[in-house]
Amino acid sequence: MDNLKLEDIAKLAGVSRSTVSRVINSSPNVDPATRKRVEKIIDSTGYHPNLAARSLVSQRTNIIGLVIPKTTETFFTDPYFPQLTQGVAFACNNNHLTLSLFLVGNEEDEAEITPRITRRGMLDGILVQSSEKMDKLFKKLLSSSMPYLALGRPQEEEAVNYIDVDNVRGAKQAANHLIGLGYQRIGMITGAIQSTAATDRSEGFRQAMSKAQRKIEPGLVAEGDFSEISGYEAMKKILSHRPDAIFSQSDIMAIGAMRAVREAGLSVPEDIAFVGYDDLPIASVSTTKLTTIRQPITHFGIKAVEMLLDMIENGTKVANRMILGTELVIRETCGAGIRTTFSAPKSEEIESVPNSLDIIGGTTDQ
Amino acid sequence: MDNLKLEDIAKLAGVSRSTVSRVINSSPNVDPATRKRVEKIIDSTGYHPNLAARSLVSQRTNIIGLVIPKTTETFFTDPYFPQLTQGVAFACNNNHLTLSLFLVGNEEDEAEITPRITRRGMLDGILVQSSEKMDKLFKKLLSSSMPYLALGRPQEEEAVNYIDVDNVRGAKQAANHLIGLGYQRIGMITGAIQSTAATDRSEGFRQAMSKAQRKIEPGLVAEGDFSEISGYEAMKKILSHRPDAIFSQSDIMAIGAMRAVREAGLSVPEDIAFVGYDDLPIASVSTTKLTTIRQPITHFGIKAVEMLLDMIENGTKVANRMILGTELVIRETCGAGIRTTFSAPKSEEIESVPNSLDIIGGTTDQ
DNA sequence: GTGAAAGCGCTAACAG
DNA sequence: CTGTTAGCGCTTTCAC
Repeated sequence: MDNLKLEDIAKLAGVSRSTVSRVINSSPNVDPATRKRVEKIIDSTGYHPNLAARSLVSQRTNIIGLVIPKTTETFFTDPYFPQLTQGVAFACNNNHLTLSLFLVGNEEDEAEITPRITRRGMLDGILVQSSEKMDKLFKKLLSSSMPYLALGRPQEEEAVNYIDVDNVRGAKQAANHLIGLGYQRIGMITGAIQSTAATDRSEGFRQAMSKAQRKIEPGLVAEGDFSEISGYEAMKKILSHRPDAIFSQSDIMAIGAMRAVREAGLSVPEDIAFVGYDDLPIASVSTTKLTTIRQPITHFGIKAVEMLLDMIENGTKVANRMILGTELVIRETCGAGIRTTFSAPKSEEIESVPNSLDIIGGTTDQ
Repeated sequence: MDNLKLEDIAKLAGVSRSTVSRVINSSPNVDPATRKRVEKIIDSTGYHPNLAARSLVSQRTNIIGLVIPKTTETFFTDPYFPQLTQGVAFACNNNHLTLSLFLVGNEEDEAEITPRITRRGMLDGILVQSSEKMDKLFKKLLSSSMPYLALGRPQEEEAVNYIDVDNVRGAKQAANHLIGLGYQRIGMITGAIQSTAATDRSEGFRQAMSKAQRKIEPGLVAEGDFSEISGYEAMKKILSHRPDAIFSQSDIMAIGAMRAVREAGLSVPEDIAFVGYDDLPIASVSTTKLTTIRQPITHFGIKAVEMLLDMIENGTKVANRMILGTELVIRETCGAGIRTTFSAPKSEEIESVPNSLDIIGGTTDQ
């Protein structure tokens, strides 16, 4: 018994369709007695309005899309995206929204998916993970009336609303921590340089080093792509230049890099110290606990949904951006506990901005 | 310019709505010349049919739901679900389907989501990850006309279509491998015993041991919940009973368990050998490469979508089940390379059934 | 406070 | 091969 329509309920309750509709949409202009009677029938029949019909007239589906370019196989290799997805899904649940997930792996996927996404009558708005691969989609979106929000600063900023984490500042926190601990040969493993996250983190690292009057030795910097294996390989290149500390732009790469260090017969943090980036769950349970920059990933997803919802409901047209803060989480790999030159904070101690600080319209300097 | 309707295109092309509709739905009964003309206008205007309207009349949305109970925070801690999600998403792309993701974390989520899911006009069908937590949803689904498929054998099998991996057999492969290598004190770390995957794997382990005339010492078996930390803790309990080999029901737990082993000053596989389960990407890059049972997770997602699609399109009513095979992947942690009692296969060698073997209607015995 | 009527944008008989 | 017509199931003026 589940193909009831509004009309059936109306008949059963002895009222008109309109009244039932009013009850369902909790319009105030309904006699309490009538309302009760109708509600009882709705309950007992298990009636639910047909969403397609409702969407057609209301021009709202209450579905939002999340588009993630899963270049190579990184969607499940790097826990970042699952965590982001979870944050977004959580926020959707809390806002009576349904989440549609679009994993686009290649050009064909993008071509297949783009029209489905921008088509009306399907999505109320879209969250798109920034990526150099999503150019076409962004362009298409820009010329459509579909509300959308970029996750992470996009390559081309103009007229695109976005939400991001303060990557420059996060990298500064990492570098400053290592500098403060007295390390002399600090290296860096970067993410894929096409990504703005990687360029911003590199920029922050450079700024911190230069402010501390430190030169960056080219041999101490190597490029990865955020994956474990790329961290491993990058570290192998750097190793011969004798670093005493490494800032890795992702935890996963740090894990790969530490694997290379151990294979070379060296140890962490005694021979080489590490600071990662992300604070993924794995960071706190790995053999040597990772000092890292915590990103509020889940919170990021929640804020993103709220921001998009605001755009959908209020038709916001101005270019908005929201930048979330980061925290330094001190554990073991940075060697803070064993460096005498440093007044070591306790393990698991957290430095810096509160977890949920939102900086709208710009970043603050550390 | 993107709120065009069918009628606008019709006017522009000098034909009726129906003709435009026929062109869009590639009906054969259209004059080639007319078709070309209409297509050109559609292209140049960038028109796309409104999906809500189409769904309302066709009773199809081309959206399927994927429901995952993300008890605790396991969605992003255990890479299993991301990988499954990716497989499902991939299959959706290939079938012109949109995927809606429902992460249900608690009772409120379930209450919130259930009516949205079973409502008509939203989803064509549903994939539900089996879990003891999903009882209510399954019940609701059973009494609705919504096509759905359980991912993994559900607690209550009656009248529920499901797809699963051959857990009993996979566990047998693991146990037999350890037995064949000559280990004498073989232990097991189980997943959460409420899950059918865990009970099936335990069953397979027991069968293999008993067939080999081996007793299972109670102290050598401990319960985990598929998480890293639970593997770590389970191993600590088992350690005092001096096992020489462990079958861990998930790779992630094996990683936690090996951490406990190393902390105790022992080494893998010299002191304690390991066989995991899942063959997650992390298994092949961890410090000591994990021998494990490979599940065709991505393939599983693809098959699930195909099966659901079949149910949707052909209204299949009979109880169908599909059971996918597993493979033993031999790497380093089982000690095959260092045991002289065993004619060791080469590293990375794979034993057993082909990757994509589908067994419909039952399982074969090893 | 309630009902009648119009219409959201599309598909699908049914004529012609 | 093409146009006309009748809905799909709901929300929403507009009267009463």
